[in-house]
Amino acid sequence: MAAQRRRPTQVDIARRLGISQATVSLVVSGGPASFQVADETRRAVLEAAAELGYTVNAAARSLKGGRNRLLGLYTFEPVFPVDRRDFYFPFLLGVEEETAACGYDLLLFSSATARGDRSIYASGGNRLKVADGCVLLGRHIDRAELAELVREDFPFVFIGRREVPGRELSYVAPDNVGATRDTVRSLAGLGHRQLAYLKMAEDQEPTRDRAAGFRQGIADAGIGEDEVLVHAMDDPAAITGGLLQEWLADGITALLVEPSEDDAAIAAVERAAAEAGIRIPEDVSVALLGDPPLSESTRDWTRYTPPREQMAREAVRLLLELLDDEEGRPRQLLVDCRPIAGETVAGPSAGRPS
Amino acid sequence: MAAQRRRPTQVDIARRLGISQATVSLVVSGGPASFQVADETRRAVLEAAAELGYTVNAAARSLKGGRNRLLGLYTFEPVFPVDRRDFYFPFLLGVEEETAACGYDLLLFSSATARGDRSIYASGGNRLKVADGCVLLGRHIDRAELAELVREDFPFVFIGRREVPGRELSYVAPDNVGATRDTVRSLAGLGHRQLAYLKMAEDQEPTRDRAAGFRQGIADAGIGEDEVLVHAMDDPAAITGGLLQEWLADGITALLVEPSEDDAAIAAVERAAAEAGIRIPEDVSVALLGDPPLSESTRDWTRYTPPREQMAREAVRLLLELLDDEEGRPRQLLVDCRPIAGETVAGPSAGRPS
DNA sequence: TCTTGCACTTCATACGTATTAAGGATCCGG
DNA sequence: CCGGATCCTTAATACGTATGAAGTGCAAGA
Repeated sequence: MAAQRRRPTQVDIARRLGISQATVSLVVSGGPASFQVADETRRAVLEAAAELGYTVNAAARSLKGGRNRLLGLYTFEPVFPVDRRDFYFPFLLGVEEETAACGYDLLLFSSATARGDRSIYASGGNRLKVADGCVLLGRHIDRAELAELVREDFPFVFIGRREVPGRELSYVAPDNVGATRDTVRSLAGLGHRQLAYLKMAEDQEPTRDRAAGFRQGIADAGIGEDEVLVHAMDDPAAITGGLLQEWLADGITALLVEPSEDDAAIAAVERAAAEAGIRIPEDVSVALLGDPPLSESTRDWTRYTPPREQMAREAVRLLLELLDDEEGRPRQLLVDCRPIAGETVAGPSAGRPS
Repeated sequence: MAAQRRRPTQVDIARRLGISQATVSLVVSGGPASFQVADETRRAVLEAAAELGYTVNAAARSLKGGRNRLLGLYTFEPVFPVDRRDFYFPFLLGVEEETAACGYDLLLFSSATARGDRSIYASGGNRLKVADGCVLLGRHIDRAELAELVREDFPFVFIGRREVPGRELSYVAPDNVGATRDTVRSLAGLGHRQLAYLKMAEDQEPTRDRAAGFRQGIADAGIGEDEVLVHAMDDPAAITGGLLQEWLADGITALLVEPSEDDAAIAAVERAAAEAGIRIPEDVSVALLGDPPLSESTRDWTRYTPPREQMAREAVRLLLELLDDEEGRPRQLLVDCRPIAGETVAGPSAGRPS
């Protein structure tokens, strides 16, 4: 059998049956209009379609204005490297499953190119537009590209809260404000009053949200702004044993650490503590403001965890809503995080027999 | 600013500048033809394009040109469940990276649907055809669907050797024949002559290849067919301590175990050995014919491992070759596996002080 | 017989792009 | 003033599909 290079089209089916392309379209498009075609005709069309191996040309369909039944997933940073794997995996899983459950296929936009030219607007145009809409993911987003996406009015939902000046975006995000506030409250409930808060230096939305939660938390607990210490970590190596000792000498009894996708910050704290002979939680309590991969640490950190898989599913659902909404009004969803009581938090005087 | 519902097209740019759509196309398509346009005109077009936020319509472009710059990845079984994750991950990674490196995007066909209706031909047609070509993956393939794919002349490359009667397929596969043969040889080199070979009951190509390698291996070593025992595992639970004891009593000194994507078979052997107080490798040597996830076992098994990530990259490369080949001649590539000398193989008399 | 309605099918067109052959300038040599 | 060459631009068309409008044939009702 010689290879038939060209794929069969509706016209091929129509010609073979001596009917019109329009009728074929009515049948194979399946919709409600399909029932206005005579049973016999419909059967013949379907049979011929199967025989010729016909499949709808997605490009043509979406050109016409219809949908592609393709959803995109774009991440602003590589998802696959091993140290990030456990962090991103639940998102991937959730998006994949929900997309499938809704009858869509998933377009995974190339992430880690060898040349590092990671961009939505790589080859002249917006690659994402092949899909009907897109789920976006990642911490180190390109603001210019995001703004451009918004300007183009392309439907997308971000996982994680993101802002663009003068425009509301759609997102599904963990309630970092509330979770951080609750963490502070719970530390305060144990008697901690002098806190050190290690925040990330980069001023992203999640960082701002945690900062807001922190302020709420200390306000609720009646702790003054002057009793706490806020330290921006630009370089994890700057967290030294000496620094920790200084803090403890100043009366600090608990640390709040904002993690990233890798566990650099946590590793730094752990190392610094070991270096200075400081015990966790006996000498100082440590709570993480999130749930990083923790591949290097075997410790059971006190932390809070967002329901990642569920967030991903919600993102897909929101995106589909968005697509069906003629006006494309943005959707926003905050989800609660689950606190995990680990072994790194204790009362403030645990290590100091009084 | 009100949301502009319709995206700007080449026609919009042309109208604004009072030129024709064709000229705009020449400019924005960028290619060599772009230079036949007067500099001034080109600048004006690019400027207007930027101003209007024009982006090329991927659907229209691919409708015209035939190619989508999309490659598909379809797996015949769910990739994401945790116990399979480590097994499939290198494949995913390799396909993803190579696809990106070649300037394509990756279409990840939905795997685990809630309703379990996992099929290429789910909604009337071949879903894969949205992509220019497809990488296929998975052990439990649907033969009928595969045959149909072949009949439709859809370009694909399988990871793993697959056969369809009367037709050559394209694949990248580990050299299971050679690797199994070498495993047998190396056992024979240690003095093992009476071997038990636990093969999978399902008669898939990889199983047949290992069986062929096994026969080659014992022939090379001058071991008779009657000195070996071939056991088809239909149910891992059937591997009991008693069975192992029987085999040892018969003089068997080494086991070859064919693994699957999960580690059921290996777990079964380990359990049975423990049950009967049989030590590995003192009482019996065990070599695996492959490299399963081994999530439950901490033992360092003697085995061989295919270069999974590399295989995936090769598969993508072969697929692109296939697409560029007008005649679509099948490509086949066998890759060597790397033997891993673990701690589960020793000489035949290790446990019997003579 | 002439409507009227119904069931089914087709016509015609639009979607946005790439491309080819042809069109219109302008200029030069003869 | 013509042939021809060069340079730039455009008209026309095809890609495969979806869809509203229009058409066909037929049976039933007036």
